[in-house]
Order: sequence, then structure tokens, then C-alpha cells
Amino acid sequence: MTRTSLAGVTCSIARAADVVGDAWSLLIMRDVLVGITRFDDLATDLGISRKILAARLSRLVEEGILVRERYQDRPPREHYLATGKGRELYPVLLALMNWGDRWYAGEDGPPVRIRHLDCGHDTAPVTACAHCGTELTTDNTTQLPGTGGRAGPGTRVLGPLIGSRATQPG
Amino acid sequence: MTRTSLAGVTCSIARAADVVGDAWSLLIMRDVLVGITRFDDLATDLGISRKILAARLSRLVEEGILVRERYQDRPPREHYLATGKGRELYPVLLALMNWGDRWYAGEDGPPVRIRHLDCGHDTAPVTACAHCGTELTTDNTTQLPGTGGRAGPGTRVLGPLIGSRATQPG
DNA sequence: AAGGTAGGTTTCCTGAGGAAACCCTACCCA
DNA sequence: TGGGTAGGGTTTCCTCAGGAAACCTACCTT
Repeated sequence: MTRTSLAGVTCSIARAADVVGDAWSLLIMRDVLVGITRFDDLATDLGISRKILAARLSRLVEEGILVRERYQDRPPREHYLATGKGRELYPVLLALMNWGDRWYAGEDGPPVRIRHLDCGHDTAPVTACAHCGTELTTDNTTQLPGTGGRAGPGTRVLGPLIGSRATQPG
Repeated sequence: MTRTSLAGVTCSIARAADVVGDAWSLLIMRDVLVGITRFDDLATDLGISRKILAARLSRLVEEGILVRERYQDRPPREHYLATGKGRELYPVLLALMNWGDRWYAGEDGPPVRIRHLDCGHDTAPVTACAHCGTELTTDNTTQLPGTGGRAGPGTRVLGPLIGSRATQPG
């Protein structure tokens, strides 16, 4: 979370970043989607301060990304589940994981494999064009003003993507 | 950036989140990839504190995500360009933008359109299986331990993804 | 009655984030 | 030769978010 709120900015990345653009929220979503849904389990798994965990969870609930649900009455026990909006963060997490795998995995390779149940293979995520199915990259895409545009910070839209230097994954 | 460093954790999302898991770094990368590469331009466009901008830029340079480059000698002027590692964050940004578009775009629709130059259409990113090309979702994927696994915080790997509740994009 | 577990809340401290002013070099120009 | 401006930061000062650890409240078990 930034101190400078980005909620009013006309940029979907800024608006998304305002809500889930902090490391703990991303890791909480990862855990919840993977089945770690209880307060104590999250605290233990992440090593996060319990105060911050409580704050993040209530923000995520406020935003409709998680719901707090009682799963047992005696004794009363609650856990946190992802809503549809929360599950739609999966591509963000996959993209981050893939990037982390490529640039930070050690000698031994990545710590986790993703298996695609539909085709049965261990796989990696590819960001593809909804239209033609081929990969989207900085080189083959450009940004154009949309219908919801208006001037303001973080709103500048320029021509074809530029500005790169070669490097290889280590 | 978290105070609790996540760099040592065996989880690619955690390691990625440690580096770019903060709103400003994500927005800086967005700007740089779109052609806003100079200090003052970034400061103005983002409305970020100049101190924080300087800190983020040097972290991103340290991590090999950006390079600082002189683009003019008289007078000496520098700017920041994305490396290959930096450009590979594009899928993360696209995923975030897409999520922001779906859940935070107003009546008028999203502020920016992505045009895929290869097929010529305005498009949206789809997170697809590198193997079979169909979409990856929480429902059709599962996580398995990888070769680089070892015990520690944020490393738990469970069975098929569970824990969801229905909602529709607003 | 003592101890354990789940799910937080409170307290206190440190340091990251923000605003605004300041600095330095290098032009540009009269 | 002095003044103005632009780029690219750095410094100062303040506030508030993040972290550690203790505490609290039900409820259950032995």
C-alpha cells in the first residue's frame, strides 16, 4: 500500500497496484488460492506480523477480493476464501512466479511446478493475445488511449514501446 | 519493499515480490516500458516523492532490471532503460492492468487499449499454458514441489486449488 | 483447574515514505 | 560576467506504517 493513494488515478495498473501492489497482499493471495486460509496458518506460513496480516485481510475483504467465512460453529472458526475477483488475480501471481523462476531460481531449478490438469503437463504461463493466441511482448504491442481516458498522473500514453537493453537470465 | 526481507524465501512469488512487489516499482516499470525514462519525467508523471523515486531506481538498477544510461553528453543527461529482465516484467504488468480494467474501470471503459501489432487487434492478455495454449486458471492447475524445493516460510505446497466464492465483475 | 488452540488486538519502537527545500553542473543568453 | 533555466538528484524534517512480542477472549480437552 502506498501512502499516496493511487485509487483516483486513471491507470488500471495504478488502481490494481493500490490494492494488491504490496508484497504481503500478493503472498496472502498466493496462500489463500493454494488452500492456506486460516489466520494462524497464514501468519505461520508467511512469517508476517499478525497486526499486518489482520490489516491486509480486512483490506482484501473490503475490496471484495476475499470473504471471511465461518467454517465451524463450535468453537466458532473463520477462514478466508477468494472471491471471483480474488481468483482472477491468479494470472498476476503466475506471471510473478514465472518471472521469479526465470531470474531467481538457483541451480536446483524452481521450487514449485505448475501442472495444467487439462493437458497433463508441467507448464509455464504464456501471456497470449486473446485474439490470435500468440504471445504478447513489449515489442509487438502498443498502447492507445482508451474510452475511459482523462489527463492526470500516470496517464501518459506514448507510441510503440521503446527503451531496452539486452540481458540473459542468470 | 517489505521490511521483512523475502529474498531468502524459497518461493518465486516471494522473491519476485521482494523486488517489484511494491506499487511504485510496478508503476516505474510501466512508465519506463512505455517510454518515460528520465528522472524528472518519472517524478512528474507518477507524482512520487523524488527521494523515493531515486531509491527505487537505484534498487531496480542494482537488480539488473533497469540500466542508467547517458543519452547525451553536452550537457550530460541520463535516463533509465529496461533490461531483458525488466522487459520480462511486461506479463506481470499486463496481468495487473487487465485485472484493474475488469474490476476498476468506470462506465467509460478502461483508460488504455493494448494493440497487438502482429494481428492488428485491440486485445486483452490471456494467461495460457505454454504446452497446449489453453487458459490457465485456479481450477485447471495444481502446484507440485519442484526441484529447487526446501522447507521454509512461504513454501507450503498443497493439493488442487480450493477456496472460492462466486462474484461478478462490477 | 490447567493447558491448548484459534483468531485476533494492543503496545511500543524503528525506519520507510512524503513534502519541500536545497544543491550542483552545464548550458543559454544578454 | 551575471542571471536564468533544466536535469538529476540529495537533504531535512515529520508522520505514520511495519514488526516483535505480549496480551485477550472464547471454547475445548484432560
